[in-house]
Amino acid sequence: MAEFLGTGPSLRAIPFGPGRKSAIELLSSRQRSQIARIATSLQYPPGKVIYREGSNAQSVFIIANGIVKLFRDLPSGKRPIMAFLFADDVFGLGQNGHYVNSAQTITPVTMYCIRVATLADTLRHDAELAVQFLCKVTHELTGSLRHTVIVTRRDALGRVTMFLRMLEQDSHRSQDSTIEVPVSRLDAANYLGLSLEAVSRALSQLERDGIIAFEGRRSVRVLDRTRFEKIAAAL
Amino acid sequence: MAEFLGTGPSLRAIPFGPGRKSAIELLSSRQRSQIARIATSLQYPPGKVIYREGSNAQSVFIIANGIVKLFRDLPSGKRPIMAFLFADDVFGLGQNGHYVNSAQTITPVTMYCIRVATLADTLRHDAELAVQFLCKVTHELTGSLRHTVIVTRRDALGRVTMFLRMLEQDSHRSQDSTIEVPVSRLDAANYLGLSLEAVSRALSQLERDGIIAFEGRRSVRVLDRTRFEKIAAAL
DNA sequence: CGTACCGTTGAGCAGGCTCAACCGCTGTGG
DNA sequence: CCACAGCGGTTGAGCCTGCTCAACGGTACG
Repeated sequence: MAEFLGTGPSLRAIPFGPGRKSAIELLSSRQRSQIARIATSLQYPPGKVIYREGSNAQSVFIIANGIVKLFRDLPSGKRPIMAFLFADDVFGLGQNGHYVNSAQTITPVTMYCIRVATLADTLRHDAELAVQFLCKVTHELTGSLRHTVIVTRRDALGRVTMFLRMLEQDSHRSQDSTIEVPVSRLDAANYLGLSLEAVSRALSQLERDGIIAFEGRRSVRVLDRTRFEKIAAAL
Repeated sequence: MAEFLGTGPSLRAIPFGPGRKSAIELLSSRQRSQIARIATSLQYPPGKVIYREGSNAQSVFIIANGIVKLFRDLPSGKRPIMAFLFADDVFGLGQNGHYVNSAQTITPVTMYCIRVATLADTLRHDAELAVQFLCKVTHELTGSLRHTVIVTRRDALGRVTMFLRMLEQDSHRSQDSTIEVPVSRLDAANYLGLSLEAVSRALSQLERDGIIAFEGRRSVRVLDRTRFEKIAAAL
């Protein structure tokens, strides 16, 4: 049924129990191959809509590679982004048989696709696996709460800084002080609840103040960690 | 171990599958008594802190009755509210052995308290139950996303209107057009990312415009449903 | 009856949005 | 090879709305 992609689908999260400060792989190799058995793999080009808010929720997706955004289309034409999703993230768990928001690729994406009915069936027979999914969804819930904290701030500078910090923390490989910004200014703005211009201005200001330095449009280096953290914490 | 409270702990949510537009009870009576067996019941007065962000996550809670708020304490002294929780809601699922935000009662609250280790153990042996918790947490995730949509709006009027609409939808008993507002203006403001004054002004304006009418400070009647929905949808 | 808390209302300020022009890179076609 | 169009990003000018500070009103409780 499924072609293999690397080592099969995986889920990353911070478990409930103590000891782990960063996300780890949740699934055993047995569980991964079990999911691989009920999944198909998909390849999407950038910018492609995966599903639309309100449509029939037939499948759940696990990202193997690439970036996906979840968003809503509002009557005004605004398009707030609810979350960015990366490798080992799950999305598509709807309610009432319908997706609660739309999903679109940002980069090329390879992912696993599982029929909800099939997944539900599998989970109902494998408590261990169900708990792992529970853990993963809980993790995404805390991510959503963090997002809420960010957009609760009123100042653009603070929101953008927290956003950079979030990207840094989420980037699996903790590098020196270089933060990759894998999304456009517009996407960032829609995620932060700011105008595109406000994001641009905030980044410029951080640069002017010597707190960050650009290394290309999509990569940032933190020069003054102290002030950086101060702004991020300031609200 | 547990004194009985009514029919025992319960969870409400909208299931994954099609057909249900509103939340329903997820647990069978067998599951409810099973949870009751591993839970203790607690009574809290209003305004009492249940746990603090960052402290050891020993227990998970299920509300039987009353209202709880989840919040963060920020360095600035701001105190954004992440969620209001009502009967049949779960909270306290942390990460890494620590709670991710603080919890405090608003009204008198009766709730069930379950050791996380015990709950995890139970779920690992009962796939059916684990799936129900998965469903519940997913439901809370979509609630968090809805919250994000609300605070993404910039206008106070719109945020407050969406807030009222949310309270109306969540209120289990769908009454005429009367919406109970069970929280203070300050709590509402902290939830909406507005100042207390902005909330008050927005409510006043809705009243002045003949869209709503107050029936006491904590109860509102929608007079002009059309305009009400228009404002709520407008962003 | 006084006090305290919650809520409302007012005046002035600041920061983010809108509209709009401009820049730099990329890809395309003559 | 160069001209041009298109897109993402930056910068500027002016407006608007929500925040801050502050005073006042109403209701509950000792």
